[in-house]
Formats: sequence, structure tokens, C-alpha cells
Amino acid sequence: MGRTRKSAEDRKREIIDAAIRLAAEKGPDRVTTQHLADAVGLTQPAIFRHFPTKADIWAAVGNEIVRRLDTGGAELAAMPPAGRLRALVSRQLGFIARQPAITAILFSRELHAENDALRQHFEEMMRDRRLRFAELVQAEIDAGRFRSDLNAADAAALTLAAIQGLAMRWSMEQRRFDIVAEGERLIFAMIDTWNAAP
Amino acid sequence: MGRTRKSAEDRKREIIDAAIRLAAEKGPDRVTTQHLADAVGLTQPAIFRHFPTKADIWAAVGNEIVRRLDTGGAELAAMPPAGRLRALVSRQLGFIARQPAITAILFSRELHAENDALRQHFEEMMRDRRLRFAELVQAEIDAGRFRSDLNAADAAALTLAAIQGLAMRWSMEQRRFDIVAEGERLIFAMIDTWNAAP
DNA sequence: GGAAATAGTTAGTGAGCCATTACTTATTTG
DNA sequence: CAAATAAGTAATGGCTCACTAACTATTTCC
Repeated sequence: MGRTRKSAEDRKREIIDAAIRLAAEKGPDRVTTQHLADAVGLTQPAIFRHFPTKADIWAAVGNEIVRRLDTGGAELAAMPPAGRLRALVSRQLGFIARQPAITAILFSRELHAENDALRQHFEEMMRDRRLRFAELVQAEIDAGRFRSDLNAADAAALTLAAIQGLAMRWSMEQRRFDIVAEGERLIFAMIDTWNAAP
Repeated sequence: MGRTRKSAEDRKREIIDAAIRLAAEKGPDRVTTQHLADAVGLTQPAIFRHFPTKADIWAAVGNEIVRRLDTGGAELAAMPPAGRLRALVSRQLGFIARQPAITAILFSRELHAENDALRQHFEEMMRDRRLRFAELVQAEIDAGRFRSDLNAADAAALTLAAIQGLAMRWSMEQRRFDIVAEGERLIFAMIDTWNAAP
């Protein structure tokens, strides 16, 4: 028994990964410590050797999601400005497609009702995202590529709302359509309407 | 005890209303039969006099939501066509503002994972809504008020996604902003970009 | 090589929740 | 007004779940 013992750090990561994966399958509120234990090949109480309470697991999951969402903005700076906006939309859609759990987790009550600090953390992250997007839109306006009467902040808010809303529909329709293709089609068409008249 | 006894029909409605209200407060998955009993002033087992299982309560809640969403499309027909689109958006936003529970319930796992028939019902309802919206957009295109190169179905999908996404943000930000005002500002601006060049 | 730290196990507890059963009280109806 | 029926209560079973206690196996380090 206990033939392969892993470091606490590895186990923690395993548990967090399992939580994210299972959250996509069953929904965040339905993931039990027993499920987690089965997923990583431990007994149920062993989970509590790594996290004092279950809420702490979700907190760690939240931080991990924030980390994953934050990274990977570097290569964007290398792109020509005109394409950055669309690239950012595509990237976001791709991220949702690859990690369906995040939408479920971001808006689960498990995190909202019980962990307000984390909720605030997510809220901030979303606002940052909106601001960054708005900056890109403004840059396009300043460069004369987008109509000068466009409100950059509103355009950004609209775009991100559309992405979220589409993700919701995707989830409700059990991921039966290609969210990247559909999202790019819809949102790129919207972005096209922002183009300045030639 | 039991001084005021109500008809089963009244009780059922009370219980359903309580479930909707509590779902907005605690999240659908966290509403217990005890909570429902407290809310309507009964003992916990009395709930089961009116619904055989808890799942039946959620099914009834789902049907009630569908009913509420369906009704009230009549006076829309009386409006001038040009305003109908905006009116429909405003109505939807107002509905979300008045009944914050519905968004939470529509996308809760309680209903999705456990009650696929209801999920399908919701999915259909959403599609109908999209189709109805697309028809209005098409009418505007045909009347020459919207650009002829606009795709009505896509425009409808985009609009409803934006509304849903905004509702999500509203929920995450704990309903701190006026979703009707914000939504009308964002979405009406988008609709304006559809106008045909004069 | 042995002590200390680390990772994990088995067994169990208490709380919460859905649901049932048996009994009681109110209302309707013939 | 008595019988039938509808609405409600008290008590409780059984299950799941988060979490604890006590013990054991495996590493690490001096």
C-alpha cells in the first residue's frame, strides 16, 4: 500500500487539476472530496492532508484559473495592431473551448456565495480584461481604422458580454457546436461594423 | 395549529414562488426542502404532500419560468415595427432585472444534470426566442431600414448572447449596476450600427 | 542506520438532507 | 351531521458528505 508516494506539491496540483476537470463534468457544486480522491487515487480523508477544508480547494482552483487566464498575453504584443483585437477574441474563445470548466466555476455559487474574496478576485480580473480590450479598440480608433464616434469601453463590454453569453449557450446546448468558429463568425462581423468609412 | 389551511393549488404556487426567490438568494443547488418549508410556513415533510420528490419541484419551477417568459408578447405586435426590436431588448432586460433568479436557474446544474427533459425545454425556448428576434431583424432589412448585407440570424444570436453575458456580469458584480440602463445603452448602440446608410 | 519529518491509511463521527410512515386536524360533500 | 377526503404534524430512517483521530508506511537527513 502506498507504493508510489508523491510530494505534497505534486498532489496538490493533481487535486486542483482533478477539481477543474470534474467541475466541467458534474458541475462545481457536485464535486465531492470522494470524487477527488478517486480521481487522484487516494482515500477520501487523504484529501484533507493537503487542504484543510474543501473551501480551500476551491480557493486554490480559483487562483489557478486566474493564473491560467493571465498568462500568454506576451505574443500578442508582437502582432500587428490591426489583428490584435480579433486575435484576443479568438484566444478567449479557444480558452473556453479547451477548458470548459472555467465558465462553470467562474459563475458557480460554490465560489460566489461562500468565498467572496475569490469572487472579488474574479471580478477584478474581468474588469482588467475589459480595460485591456478597450485600450486595443481605442488604439484602432486613434489609428483611424475604427469609426471615431465609437465608444471604446462600450465596445469592449459588448464584445466580452457576447463571448460570455455564447459560452453560456454552448454549455446549455451541451457543447454541440464549435464555439470558436461560431464565435469568430458572430463577433468578427460585429467588429467589422466598427470600421471607419473609407 | 393549522388554523389557516390553504388549497393544494395555492400551496403549490407558494412553494414554487419560494423556490424561485430562494434560488436567487442562495443559488438553486442550495435550496433545501427545509428552506422551502420555512419560507411558506410549513413543516418540512408537508412539502412532500404537494410534490412527490424535490426534483418535481424544480420541474414545476422550470415550467413556471417558461410560462412567465412566454407570456406578454401580445402588445408587441401593436407597436410600430421600427421600435419592436428595441422594445424586445428592453423587455428582456427588464425581465432579468425583476426576476434575477431565472438566470441562475436556467444555467444551474440542478436542472441540467438531473433533468434533461427540462434542459431541452429551455434550449428550445431559447431557440424560439432567437428565431423570433431574427424575424424582426429580417423585417427591418426588408423594409430597407437595416443594411441589406446584415445576417438576421447572426444579428439575433449576437444580441441575445450579449444580453445573457451582461446578465452574467451583473450577477457576478452582485447586481450593483442598473442592468436595464447599461444593457440598453450597449445594445441599442449595436443595433444602431445595423442601420442602412441614408 | 536511525531519528524526524512526511504522506497516507483505516475507522469513525456528526451534521444535513430527502423521504416515509403513522397519526391528527380541518374542510368538503352526500 | 357523518363520512370521506385533503392538509398538516411528529418522529424517524437512511444516505451522503465534510472532517477528525489514531495509526502506519515511506522518505529525508544527520
